[in-house]
Amino acid sequence: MPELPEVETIRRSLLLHVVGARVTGVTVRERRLRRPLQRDFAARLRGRRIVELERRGKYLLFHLDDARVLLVHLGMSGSLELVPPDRPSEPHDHVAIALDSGVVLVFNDPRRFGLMRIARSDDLTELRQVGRDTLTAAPSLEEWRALVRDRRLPIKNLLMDQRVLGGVGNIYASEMLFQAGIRPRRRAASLRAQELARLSDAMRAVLEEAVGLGGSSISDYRDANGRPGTFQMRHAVYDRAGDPCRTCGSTIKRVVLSGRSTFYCPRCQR
DNA sequence: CGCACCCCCTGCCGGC
DNA sequence: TGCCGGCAGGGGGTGC
Repeated sequence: MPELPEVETIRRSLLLHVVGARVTGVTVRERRLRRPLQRDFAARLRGRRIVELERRGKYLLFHLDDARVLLVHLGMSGSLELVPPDRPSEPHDHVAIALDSGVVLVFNDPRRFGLMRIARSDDLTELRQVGRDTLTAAPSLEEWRALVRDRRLPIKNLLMDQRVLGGVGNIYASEMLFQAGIRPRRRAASLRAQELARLSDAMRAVLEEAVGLGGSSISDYRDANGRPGTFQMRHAVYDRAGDPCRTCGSTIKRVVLSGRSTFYCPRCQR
């Protein structure tokens, strides 16, 4: 489900109730996530204070007061929600973390592709695979040239490679490439400096607008307070196959790249 | 080594 | 109406 704008929206909606709060109780209902939840997960969390909430790419890092981090990834269908202590649990509520701020933080994930893990802050192996954050540390034009050099893969695949850039997923890769006027299948190394500059601008513009609108609610994405995002209204190409391009009227096309649906306007993108 | 493919899992939707 | 195939915002492993 969530890409960078959705994860950032969730982070912001959590800050007020989570940072500075102490964990008073942990309920684990399902340990089988992307990797099995640690056996001592609840014990490591109970009694800890959350001192900071950070995002890197699509990962959320709940920094604890014992130099450890609760690392959370939402996968395709994961969500975090703040609920009252007396709310009954719902299907796929796998972990509930009660806080002394008076709310319960619930991790729900039907497909269980998500991840929760507690680790020392110097032992976040998952993050070693995550490149620079696309919103807060976007590459300069010069760095872009280095990133695409000798890379023959489609530019869309490069954008979605979390080792290169943290945070871009399937929706926003298509949207950014539309905004930049570049076809998703273009080989990365074939992009000219001017195109890289356009792409760099488009990435920032798309992500900032999406964060401003609270992300994209394609099916059931909500922030931690249950509010949907509205960026899906602005999608120029994603999930619009067969519809007219809002810029030129051409029919939006769908192709499959590395098994993922990819959308573009054959006239606006070259 | 770089890249494409398959798998993990559940839910939903359209077609028959 | 009900079943079935296909598809879904992610990432990791494998094999070419």
